Amino acid sequence: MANSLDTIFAALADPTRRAILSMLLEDDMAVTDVAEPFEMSLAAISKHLMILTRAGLIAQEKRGRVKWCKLEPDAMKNASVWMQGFGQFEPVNLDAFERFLETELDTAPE
Amino acid sequence: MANSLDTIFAALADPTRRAILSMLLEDDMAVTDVAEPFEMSLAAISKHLMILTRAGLIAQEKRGRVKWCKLEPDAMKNASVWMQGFGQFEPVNLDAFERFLETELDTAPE
DNA sequence: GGGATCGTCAACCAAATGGTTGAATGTCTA
DNA sequence: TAGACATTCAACCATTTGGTTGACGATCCC
Repeated sequence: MANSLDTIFAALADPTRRAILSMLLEDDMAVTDVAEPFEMSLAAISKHLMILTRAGLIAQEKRGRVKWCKLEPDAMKNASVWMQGFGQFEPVNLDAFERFLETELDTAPE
Repeated sequence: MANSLDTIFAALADPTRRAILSMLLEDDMAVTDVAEPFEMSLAAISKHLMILTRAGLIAQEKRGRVKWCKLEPDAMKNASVWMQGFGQFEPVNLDAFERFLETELDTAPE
């Protein structure tokens, strides 16, 4: 199944893929543009995007020769709900989120 | 770092480990008792528990010859907060989850 | 002390993961 | 039509992962 916890958590376990998701939070992007900040091949990024797609975390739509990547945030809901079962983590603590987003982006390639 | 998103999400990506966490939601357990319902060796479960421990999701304490495993739900907070940044998941609005919370979780962890 | 129990360690294995490179496919544009 | 561009495919490689088995160090109890 596309949105199984297995595939979602596995997809989220990689820092490159989490960085990609954060980038897509800003705007939809073409594959080449997603790959630009990373120091790895386009093929590697293409694979990461496939994993994110199979997990349902993003959707890809081809327009002409450009394939656009777009966040599918709802796919995280299953995983989020599962985790909520272990404690009531405050929903949307923006300060904390921004701190983590920054540390995540710091570890992403410069 | 113990609570890095890498190690937490990777730990959560395995169904055996998620099942272990759910079991520990009920009560603290000895390693042998954790292993009992699974059709794999004790050594395999021991490895899973080590991965959960390194992720900070559980704590293990040895008393005599018995090693007790105990849930550390706070470790999930980082991951939960990170995910919240991608959408306002409101699990308390989900009826099924509310029922789950009422029956399984009387108190919210700090 | 000696045997049962609890749990880990060490060595091993198959499969999955994350990366590479080079060729291939499809599409836009001069 | 010929390139140039966007993306994936295929083959390959090293490392990690998830499992096994058997030996081992503690610990409890008779």
